[in-house]
Amino acid sequence: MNKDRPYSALVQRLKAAGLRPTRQRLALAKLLFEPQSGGDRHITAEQLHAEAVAEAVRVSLATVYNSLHQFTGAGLLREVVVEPGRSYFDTNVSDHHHFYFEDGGRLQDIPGEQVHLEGLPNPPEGTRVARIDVIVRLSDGESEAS
Amino acid sequence: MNKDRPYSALVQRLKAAGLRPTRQRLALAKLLFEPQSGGDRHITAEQLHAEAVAEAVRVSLATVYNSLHQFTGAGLLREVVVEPGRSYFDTNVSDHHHFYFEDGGRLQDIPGEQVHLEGLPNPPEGTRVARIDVIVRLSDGESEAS
DNA sequence: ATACTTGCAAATCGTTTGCAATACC
DNA sequence: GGTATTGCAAACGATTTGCAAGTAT
Repeated sequence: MNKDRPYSALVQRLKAAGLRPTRQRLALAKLLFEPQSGGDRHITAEQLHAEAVAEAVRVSLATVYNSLHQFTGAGLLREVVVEPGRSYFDTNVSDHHHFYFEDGGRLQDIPGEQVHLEGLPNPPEGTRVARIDVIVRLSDGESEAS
Repeated sequence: MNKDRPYSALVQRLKAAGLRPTRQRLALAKLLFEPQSGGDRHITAEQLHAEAVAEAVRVSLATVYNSLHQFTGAGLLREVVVEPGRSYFDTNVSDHHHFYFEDGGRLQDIPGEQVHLEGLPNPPEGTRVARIDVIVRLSDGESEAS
């Protein structure tokens, strides 16, 4: 139907990633990378699917999973594992860390530059550091005054 | 039958945790806390079940799951999430971090004392830090000479 | 035209649960 | 004896897959 919206930037992004800009990938990319709410997103496949459906985008859950993995493989997303049995996808692919609100299961970015890790042993022979994840798990309750 | 093996230490440990020292819990505790290989363990439910079966211990997988969670609730184990859809249980419950070998899915402890984290923002209002997980993900390949 | 994508429904994986039989104190 | 625990098999939720139908280049 109407494919005249200014999807050009997203089209380029997908093409650059080696992915055909199909209707569903474009719609998902729009939800992910150009959210009305601005900023970065931490979302599960089910959540993204629900959003798509809510916006009358016809996409199957299977395609949402496929797309999320393709985007991740292309470096457009970063998968974050904090809970057994549930994967989050983060639109922020830069070096950074996370707060994880255990009650509610929400994630919040911690900019990578401001955090410094010291004293880590060198990676064992024959391996290299692919990535370092720091997850600060938060629970309800006041932090005690020291 | 023969319940005369020196399980006393384990029996005490279970009792102290408020858990009845049943045959299956004792056998699992022995595999977890007194491994022939010494040292701490990072194991999945399936792996532990396989070990038990291999040692002719009759335990159902469901009981292994139950026991692992009970042990975790009692502070005898620590659950580590590094991969979607798979939980590891760590017999080291002290403050420490992990190397994760992406190929092979093995975990290795990094003592907590030697690692220092600086620059973390304060936890948001009304929350407290329950725990901080640092996961150093390793992949095959030489670390580049700088 | 042709290879890549999609959707559906079935399959899979790890994990949990219901409930009768069983083991501990 | 009475309650906690176990085992089995069915139920589960998240994710994946097979394959025919649809779509991008």
